[in-house]
Amino acid sequence: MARSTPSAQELHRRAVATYVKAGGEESVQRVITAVQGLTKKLDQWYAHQLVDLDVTAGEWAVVTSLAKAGDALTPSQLAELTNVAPSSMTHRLDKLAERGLVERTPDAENRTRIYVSLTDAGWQLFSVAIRGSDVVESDVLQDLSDDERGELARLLEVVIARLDDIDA
Amino acid sequence: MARSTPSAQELHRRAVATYVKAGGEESVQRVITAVQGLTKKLDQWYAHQLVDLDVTAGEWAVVTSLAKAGDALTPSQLAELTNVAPSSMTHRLDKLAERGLVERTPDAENRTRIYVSLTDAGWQLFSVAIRGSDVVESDVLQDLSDDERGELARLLEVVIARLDDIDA
DNA sequence: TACGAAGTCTTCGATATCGAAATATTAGCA
DNA sequence: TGCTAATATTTCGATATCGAAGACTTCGTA
Repeated sequence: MARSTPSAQELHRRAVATYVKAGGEESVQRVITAVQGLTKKLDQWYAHQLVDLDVTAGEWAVVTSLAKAGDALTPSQLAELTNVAPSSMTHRLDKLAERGLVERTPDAENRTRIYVSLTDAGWQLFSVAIRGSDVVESDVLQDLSDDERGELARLLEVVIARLDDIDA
Repeated sequence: MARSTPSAQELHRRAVATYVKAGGEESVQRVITAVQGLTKKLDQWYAHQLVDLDVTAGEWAVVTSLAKAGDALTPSQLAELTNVAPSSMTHRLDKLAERGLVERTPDAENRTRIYVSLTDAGWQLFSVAIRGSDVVESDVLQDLSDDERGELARLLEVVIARLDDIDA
């Protein structure tokens, strides 16, 4: 029998304790650590789902970025959004274009620029995957009441709004 | 002049709208999308800091996992915690051991198992990096009152606790 | 207009990661 | 005990990613 990895809750407790001991502020670390732990778990579940769809996590990141943006994006923007080097995006887009999930269209106004957009097949893949992941995500929040979800969302969105000021 | 990537807040709004249109529940997507967006931004800042320390994001993930666990971990556990294939961990640990940041000690009880632990140099690197990142993290939460931070942490920890039940 | 700086994508060589197979040990059980 | 299945790590070949350099276009300005 494999020695099981500690539970997410136990990992969270230890992580906060470690950061506080290292000089971090507790209220900050409780939030940051929880956010990161949650994302990590979600990523693990998504990875599991994506195997079935024969899409890598990196390719999926491109598809979701395009879907969420609603607009066409340039390779550079996609690289930044998906935390990858611009040169890596070239190959990713080659593969995605080969499979007919995205499309490259040169910008008529600026010939150094290329716009990448989802094809119908790309949108279809997105829809299928979303329907799968929404099940998991709802399940994750099941222990929160409607009011609590709303409050959680509100607080997180305050933080999100702040990100732009820091970035500048 | 480069066409700037949309603000984090704008990206969040569009992402939620996209997911809701695709059939996701709004209260769920507001939370999940915000959590993921926040993590992504944090990762970008960390990456920037880690360049100065000459450590890759993957190597940093190993160091923090060991620090947060407080105990020695096996390569397999580290692979799972850092979302990487077990075979990749071998090379990462080689590099980290070469630099004297981690140490491999065979388990006397089970000779198929190896324990990886932080060296003093590894702990030192951890401390230095933490002091740097805590600044950014505190800044991110600056728009929340003490009460709000506590409430945010509490709600997130309810979600974290739930993760274990889903995993089982 | 002309020219240098900056922006954008791609190419290229080195390195990291992946999945499958190999190696070795341990656990379960007849 | 002996045999099979399960575990844990590493090796290996194929692929993905990175950072730097290349090719081309556009911008700013003299």
